[in-house]
Amino acid sequence: MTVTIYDVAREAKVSMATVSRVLNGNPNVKPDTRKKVKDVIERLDYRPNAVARGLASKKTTTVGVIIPDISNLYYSSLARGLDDIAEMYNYQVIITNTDNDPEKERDAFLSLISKQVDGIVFLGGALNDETLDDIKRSHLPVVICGTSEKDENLPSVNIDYHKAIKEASLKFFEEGAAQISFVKASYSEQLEQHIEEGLKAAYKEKGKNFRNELIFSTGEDYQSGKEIFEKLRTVESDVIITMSDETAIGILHAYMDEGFKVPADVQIISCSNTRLVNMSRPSLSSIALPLYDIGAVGMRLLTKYMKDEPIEEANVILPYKIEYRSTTK
Amino acid sequence: MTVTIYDVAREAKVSMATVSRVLNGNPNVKPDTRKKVKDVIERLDYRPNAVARGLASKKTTTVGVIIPDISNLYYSSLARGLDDIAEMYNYQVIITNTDNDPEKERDAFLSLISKQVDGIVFLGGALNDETLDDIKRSHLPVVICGTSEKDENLPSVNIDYHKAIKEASLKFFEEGAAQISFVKASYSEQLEQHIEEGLKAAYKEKGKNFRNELIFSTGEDYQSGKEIFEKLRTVESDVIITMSDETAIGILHAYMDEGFKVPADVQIISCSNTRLVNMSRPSLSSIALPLYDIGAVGMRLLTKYMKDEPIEEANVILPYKIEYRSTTK
DNA sequence: ATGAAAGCGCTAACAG
DNA sequence: CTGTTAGCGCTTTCAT
Repeated sequence: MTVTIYDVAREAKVSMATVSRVLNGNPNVKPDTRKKVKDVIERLDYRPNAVARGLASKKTTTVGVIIPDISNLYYSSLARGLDDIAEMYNYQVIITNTDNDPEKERDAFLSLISKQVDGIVFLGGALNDETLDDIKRSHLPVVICGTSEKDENLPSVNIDYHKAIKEASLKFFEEGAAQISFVKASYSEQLEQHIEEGLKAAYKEKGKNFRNELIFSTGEDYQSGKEIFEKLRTVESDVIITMSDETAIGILHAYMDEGFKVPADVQIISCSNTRLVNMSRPSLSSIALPLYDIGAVGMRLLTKYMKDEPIEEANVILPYKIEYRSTTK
Repeated sequence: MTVTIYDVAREAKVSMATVSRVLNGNPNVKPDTRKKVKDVIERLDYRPNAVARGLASKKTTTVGVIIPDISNLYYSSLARGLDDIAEMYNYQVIITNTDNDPEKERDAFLSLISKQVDGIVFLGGALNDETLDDIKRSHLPVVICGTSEKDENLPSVNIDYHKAIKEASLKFFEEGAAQISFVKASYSEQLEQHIEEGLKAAYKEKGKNFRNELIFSTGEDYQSGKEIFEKLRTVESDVIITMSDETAIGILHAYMDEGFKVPADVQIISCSNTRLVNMSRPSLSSIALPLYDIGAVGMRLLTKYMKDEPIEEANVILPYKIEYRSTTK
């Protein structure tokens, strides 16, 4: 029924070992033989069974991706970069959504392990301790992108959040801002911590008084942005930094609906930079993460681990830009 | 090194067949034995190798998804619905982006075949003839979601585009619109054809004169929307129906930038309904596709094919709603 | 340069 | 209810 390597061997009058060799580009095959085999392969429309190959070789050319929510632009932008590089290196990608649920995250990881993936990348989400243990025990190449974890000893790709937020904040202060608020969005705790520290550093450098009440936590979607507004307005900051673009737009709309002028009365900037930034009016300023690149570089890094290539730097820091659009002065 | 079913069998003093039985929930195992085996499995932290299992059973519990671009909200919304149902039925999902490139589409399909996936779903994109041939020859369960193809004999999940567009158009005409334009966005040709027909039917029913110049083609992103504006304005339609939300927002901004009032001077409605609709100001009206559900129902349908369950209806039509928000009167 | 043969880790008859 | 025995389709020594 389905044609196997054995059929090809028989038709080409060689052994299956030889067929396997031409399949895998092994140079130890006489050109004549190679051609003969290739012809038969074409004629029979033979396609190697990747599962059998995986079992025999212990390599599946499949990688797992664990991500909070693929329908969120932030994550899907990361995923797209990753996928393109994966394709370039001939890897297939199994994607699993976790909604940042630790249990789903663990299940996803274990099921990827049992599928014998060659490597796994965590995109964006928080990593809980149990999973961290699983990772360690698995001895599998793992890269984390756009998120950070406690021990920081996993290969990773990020930007320097601390520096980025500090730089942006200093600029706002220098241009007259009296107070800056930060709205977290349940991304990685570790990562949001870095950002908070960056903000505090800016306060300190300017001799301004930082208060914990200036930090808010909400979801990473539009509605969460609208909802946090009532709390936000009480502190009367004149600059608001958010994690997520969607949240920022929710906040923006909430302010405008209440008669505030943006950016005259309040400035808003996100720490993301998805395609949404241009679709909002006024267009959204952001500390622009190279989302696509973070995913792409993460995947490239993973291929190096999977192929035992030398690693120059396990914790890659990518450059960021600060894009001042129309929600800032 | 890694623990196999054989190790478990030895430790539990049973045959590997018995271990396999408890693994697969085969009832023909004495409760005592079952417990004994389960204990050993736990103690050894044994995890079945899905690849070996796949080779032996010819089932991989993996499905392939072929999609134009996961970083586009329209598609990723479909994908999310699909993924949730896949998870529910214990299938893993391999996602491949094609950018609607026929060659990529074909490569993706063939590589999924070689991975021995149990089924494939096409999400949103166009299906070219070559792939259609491959599908036929593969004898693999395939369902297509949010797109349609020439012969219409593949299992599918859609809404009734023709009816939806006709209904919306009639309403616009009845409320005084003189002329309606439609902006395609390189989704499936077949599908856009249906929509065009629906629009023409409305023109006909109202005794209005339809011209081909009222139909436009552009990309499915924001920039494409902005770019098509110059052409659009020449025909002076008072209602514009677009395929994509992003395109609609691009068009909306272009009109507003030129001093038009929306919806007073021109009304805009998309045929999509991603999360973007609320993030635009004015908020975007749309013929609301149940994107998540289309993906979810598609995956459910696929599971039926994969498990040889009876199929009530191979071509599922889901209901739509027309959401009049602020870009329509 | 090529072939023979032993697995990879599991499922699935078939016996008993 | 349990064990034995073939494979599944390929890679990979090891000979030759």
